[in-house]
Amino acid sequence: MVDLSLVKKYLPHIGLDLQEAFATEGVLKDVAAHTEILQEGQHVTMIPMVLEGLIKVYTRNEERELLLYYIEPSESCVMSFLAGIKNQPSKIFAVTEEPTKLLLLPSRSVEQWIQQFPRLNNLFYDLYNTRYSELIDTLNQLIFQKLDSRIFDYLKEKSRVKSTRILGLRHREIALELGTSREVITRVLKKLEKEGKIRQADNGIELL
Amino acid sequence: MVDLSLVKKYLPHIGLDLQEAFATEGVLKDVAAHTEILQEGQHVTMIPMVLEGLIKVYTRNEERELLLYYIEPSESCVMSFLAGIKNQPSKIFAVTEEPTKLLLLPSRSVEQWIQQFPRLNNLFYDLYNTRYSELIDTLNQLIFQKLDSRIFDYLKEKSRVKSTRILGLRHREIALELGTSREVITRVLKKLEKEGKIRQADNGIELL
DNA sequence: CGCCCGTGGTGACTATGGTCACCAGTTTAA
DNA sequence: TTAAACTGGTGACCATAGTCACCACGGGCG
Repeated sequence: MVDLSLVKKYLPHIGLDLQEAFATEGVLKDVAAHTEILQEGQHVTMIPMVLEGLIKVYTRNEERELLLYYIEPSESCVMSFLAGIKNQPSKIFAVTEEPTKLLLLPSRSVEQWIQQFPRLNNLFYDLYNTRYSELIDTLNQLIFQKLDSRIFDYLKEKSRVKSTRILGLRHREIALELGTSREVITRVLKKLEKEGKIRQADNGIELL
Repeated sequence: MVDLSLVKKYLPHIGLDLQEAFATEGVLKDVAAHTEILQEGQHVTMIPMVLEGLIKVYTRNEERELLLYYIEPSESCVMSFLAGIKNQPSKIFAVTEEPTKLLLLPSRSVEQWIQQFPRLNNLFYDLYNTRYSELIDTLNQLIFQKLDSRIFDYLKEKSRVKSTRILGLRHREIALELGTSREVITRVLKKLEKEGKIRQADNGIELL
């Protein structure tokens, strides 16, 4: 049970009927930064919607990771949705990257609302569309682009979701999220700096 | 307008109400092998369902391609679906790989049926789920696996959708679908042959 | 018949990026 | 305050795969 005005504040675009449904059945949860919220193969009974903050979604293979996309405020996690509805294990990992406020919705209820509120159905299809496109973009980058441009695009996207041109990132972190190694990142960032695309200072990496 | 018994034959699992709707509004179309049915950025008004045959879906960048997945009988093309519903340009290409029998459904009607028949909605979510997983698998392979295993997995998948252990493929074709070059394929197939995983003969490549 | 073309095969070279080893500066914690 | 841990920087080396050049074989066709 959540305060209706809160749902209205964070999700103004979904319509009153859905807002009321979410308020009645949803549960609020504040999650600290860097907390795992979805592990591979996990059983999912609540589908999260992000109200505030940022969630990072990635895949993993042994010690290597690969960033897939971010879940931003007013978005939900389609993989949780699938895992919830179909009762299938998730193939991906999700971690809060900032302190995050979640609205947890019982997957049973969501299943019902989907039938009941065409608008919600549409929201999910939209979200799928977005994720699908992002995955294809990532795929294209992986096979068609060199590391330089992959890293630069990564920095631009990071800058967008964080709303800042100065990114306080460790070379190690970047390496992990792109599935490569630290030395390589150091080298490529040096190169991007020489090309005048970024500047590295003590406070972080600045996009130019 | 399509014969109801035909729809029942090819799509026995979707229920009578949907079968009737499909028969009333759908159009049958036979497409020869190797015909483009979806080009990047195209406007889509009819959503195809595959009744017989096979459709290959891939992405392209300059002269390079990359196979994404196959659409098999009784499946639809989610990207067409999105392009149709959202009126957005497609990011991908689709080509018949075998002579293919399609049932074309007006995207307007599908939009309506989705609200009306929960079962259809479910079918599309299932399909999304499948494609989504396939894309993530492809991504994992691209970043975490060596070419050897990518090619071997490609051959296994090809063998599955074609229901044969002997694949009449040119090295050139494989190279194109995996976004690499012919010489590399020749080399790797030699290696796989030495490892006893495949056999290359005049009639094609045999999986062992 | 001889030519062309598509196919596979191969060696040599290159580029990209991953790995290893090590260093120096800075921050953190005992 | 001193040691440990973490950070970026770098040179050397290696592995993978992409590129280039060329060759041989086997149709198919003029």
